[in-house]
Amino acid sequence: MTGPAPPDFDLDTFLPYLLNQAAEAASRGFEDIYRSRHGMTRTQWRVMANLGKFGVMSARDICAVSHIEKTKVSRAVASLERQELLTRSRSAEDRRADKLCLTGKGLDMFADLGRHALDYDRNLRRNLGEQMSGDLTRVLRAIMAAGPGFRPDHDD
Amino acid sequence: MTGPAPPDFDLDTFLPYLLNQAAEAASRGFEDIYRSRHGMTRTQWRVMANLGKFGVMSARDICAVSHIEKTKVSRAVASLERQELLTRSRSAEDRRADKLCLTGKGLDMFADLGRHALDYDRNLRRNLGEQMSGDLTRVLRAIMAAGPGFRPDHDD
DNA sequence: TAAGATTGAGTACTCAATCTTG
DNA sequence: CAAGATTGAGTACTCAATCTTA
Repeated sequence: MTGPAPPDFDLDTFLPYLLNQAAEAASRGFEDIYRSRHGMTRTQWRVMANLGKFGVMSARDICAVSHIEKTKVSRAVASLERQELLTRSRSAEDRRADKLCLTGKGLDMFADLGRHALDYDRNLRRNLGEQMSGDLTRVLRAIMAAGPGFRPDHDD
Repeated sequence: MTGPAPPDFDLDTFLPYLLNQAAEAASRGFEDIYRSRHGMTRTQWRVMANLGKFGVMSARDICAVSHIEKTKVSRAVASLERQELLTRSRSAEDRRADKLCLTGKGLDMFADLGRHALDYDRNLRRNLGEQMSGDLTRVLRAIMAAGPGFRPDHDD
C-alpha cells in the first residue's frame, strides 16, 4: 500500500523560480556598478532611470510605469532629494503631487550609469547570442502584456 | 555647441530590468498561495521545495543547488524547524553539518504546494503558448549556464 | 470619499564577525 | 587556516494607518 502520490513537481522546471534565478544572475553585475560607483539602491537606480527617460514626472507616474510600490518610490525619492540628485516642485494642476526632476548632478550620474548600462546589456546579449537575445525580449514582453496571473500589478 | 550626448539608454530594453519585472509578475500569484495557505516566506518555500526534491541534504547542499545565501537558508531552516516541518540530525561524516529532512507534516505541506505549483506553472505556460514557453525555458537555462557576468554566483 | 503621498511598526535581507569542527 | 553554520547590526521592504488636497 503506497502513500499519497508524490507531486511530481520539480523546482528546475518551475517558471517563477527559473525567472527569478535568471533575473538575479542578470542583475547582479550591474548592481555592483551602481552600488560601488554611486552608493545607490536598486529602487533608487530605477527611479532615476525613469526620471532620466521621461523627464518631469510625479511619484505616481513612476509607480504607474515601473510597477514599483509607492512606499519604495517615496523613500527612494526622499533619498535622491537629500543627495541633491533630484528636485521636487508642487504641481500646479494637482497640489497633492510633486513634480520630480533630475538636477544637473542627477543628470550627470544618469549619463554615467546609462553608458555603463548600455555596455552591460550589450555584453549580456552578446553572451546570449542574437537568436536567444531576441527570443528572450519577445517572451518577456509577452509576459508583461499578459492577462491576470501574469501581471506585475495586483490591485484588483 | 551641444552638451554631452544623451546616453540613449532605455529601461524598457534593459535585460536585467525586463527579467526582474517578468520574474515578479510570474511569482506574485504563487506567492499569494504559499503565503495565504501556509504563512510561508519565499525563502522558506524554496528551501522546502529543495528538500522535497532531494530528500535528506545539508544547508550547504541547499545553498549549492539553489544559490540562496547561506544566512537566508540558515534562518529559513530554523523557522521551518520551529514549525516542525523539518528535522535536523548531526551528520556522522562531518559533524559541522546537520542533515535536514522534511517531517510528515512538512511532506504533506510540500505535496499540497507541489500540486498548486504544477497547476500554476501549467497555467502560465498555457497563457504564454507552447512556442514561447519552450523558448523561455531554453533561454533561461542558457543564462544560468553562462559564464561570468551572467551567473547567480559571485564568489570569485 | 477617493487619490497622491508619507510615516511607523514589523519582517526579511545583507554583510561582517563568530563559533565549531576538519 | 578553511569550511559548515549561526548571530548581530544595519538596511531595505511590506502593510496598515495617516495626512492633505480633489
